[in-house]
Amino acid sequence: MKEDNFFEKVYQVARQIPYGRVTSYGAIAKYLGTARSARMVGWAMNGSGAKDVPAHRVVNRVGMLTGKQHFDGTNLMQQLLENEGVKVEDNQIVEFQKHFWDPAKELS
DNA sequence: GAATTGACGTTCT
DNA sequence: AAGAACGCCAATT
Repeated sequence: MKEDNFFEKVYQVARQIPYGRVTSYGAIAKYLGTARSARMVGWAMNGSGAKDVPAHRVVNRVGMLTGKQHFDGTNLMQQLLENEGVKVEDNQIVEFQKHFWDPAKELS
């Protein structure tokens, strides 16, 4: 049980993201105490495909679907978000702050 | 083995 | 205030 790796932590938090909610890499990184390592969060998501991590709920601080390119399709990520009630326009989440889900706050 | 890139964000100028 | 540079750590080339 030593999977306290940064990657595992990211997966844990990402899985706890509620339905119709979204979060940013920096938020997770900050929650883990490594706000500056936000890149690692994205890199960790690389293995999200092998995990049950809804990476489509994770976007950058602006709410832009920067990682949509890594999904199977090009509009898959956007489709998933819209399917949850999150409106997306121009690869950017509408009212991102409204759908924003901060683990440090919600999870405390 | 070394250099570069990468789902980002912060900090300095 | 706006823009540019840096830092993080791992993986890929």
